[in-house]
Amino acid sequence: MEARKFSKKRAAILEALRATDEHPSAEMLYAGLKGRFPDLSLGTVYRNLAMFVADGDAVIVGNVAGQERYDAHTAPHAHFICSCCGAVLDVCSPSLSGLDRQVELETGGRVTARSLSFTGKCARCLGTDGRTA
Amino acid sequence: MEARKFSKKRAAILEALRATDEHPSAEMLYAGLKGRFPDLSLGTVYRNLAMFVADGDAVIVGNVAGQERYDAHTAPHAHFICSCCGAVLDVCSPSLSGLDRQVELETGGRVTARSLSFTGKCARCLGTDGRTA
DNA sequence: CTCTTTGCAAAGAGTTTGCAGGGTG
DNA sequence: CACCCTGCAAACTCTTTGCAAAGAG
Repeated sequence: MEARKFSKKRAAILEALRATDEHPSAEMLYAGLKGRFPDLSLGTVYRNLAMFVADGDAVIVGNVAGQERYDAHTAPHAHFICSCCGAVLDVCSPSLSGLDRQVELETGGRVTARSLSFTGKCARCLGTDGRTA
Repeated sequence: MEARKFSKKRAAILEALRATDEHPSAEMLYAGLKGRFPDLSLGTVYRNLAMFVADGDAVIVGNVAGQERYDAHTAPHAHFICSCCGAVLDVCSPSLSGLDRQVELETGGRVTARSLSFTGKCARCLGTDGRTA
C-alpha cells in the first residue's frame, strides 16, 4: 500500500511497546519515550501505533478508562483488566480459536479475531484494599 | 445510594434497550426515541444509561467504531462484532465463568466480570461483499 | 415542598488530521 | 531529489457536566 520508510521514532515506539508487558496506551508510550525524544509528538505515537496495527505488528487490547491499550504480543491470548488501577495483565488463555467455527455456524458470519478479557481486581489492589473484594 | 424517582423518559429508554437486540449505542437509542420524545436530550440518554449500568440493569458490551454499545441482556454471553457494518450479535457462549478460577489462580486477582467477543464479518456483509471474506 | 430528572449548551478527554519542514533512501 | 515522517495545533467525536426549570412523591 504505502511505502514505509525507516524512522528512528517509529522504531523506538515499537521497541518500547515490545519491551513492556503493561499493554500501554498511546500516552503511556509517549510519556516513556519523551525522555529520549524530547521533541516527540503525541500525534506521532498515535500515527505509528495505527501503522503497527495495520501492519499486524500490534493489536489493540481494549479500551481501559477511556484509553486504547496496545500490545505488540499479537499471538492470541486473554487479558485481565484491573478495574481498580487499570492494569492489564496477560492471561494464558484456553484455546479460543476452536470456538470460531462454532460462532460462525451460529451467526453465519466469518470470525477473524477474538478477544477474551476478564475484569476484576488485581493482586496488588486486593492487597491494598482487600476488604472490598 | 441515590433515591431513584420514576421518569417517563428513563422508562422509555430502558424499554427501548430491552426491546432491541442490536446492542445500541447512546445515539442509536436517542435517534430511536426522538420521535416519541421530541424534547429528549442526548445527555439524558447518557445519564440514564450510566444509571442502568450502575444499577445492573444494563451492561456495556464494548466499544464499536468509537461508540459504547449497551445491552439490557445482563446474563453473561458472548458477542459477535461485525467489523464491516458494526453490527453486534449475541452468541450462545460456552460457560466462561468456569475460567474465572483459573484466571484468579494465574493472576492472583479476583475476577468480577468477563467478556468474550468475536470480530469478523457478519452473514449479511459476507453476502454483500463475499469476495473479501 | 423537597429532591430527582431534564434540556441545553459548554466543557472535557482521547484521537485524528492538515500543513510546512526535516529525515530517509 | 522524491517521498515519507514529524511537530504543532486545530479539528473532531463521543461523553460528561453545570445550571435553572420541570416532574415525581
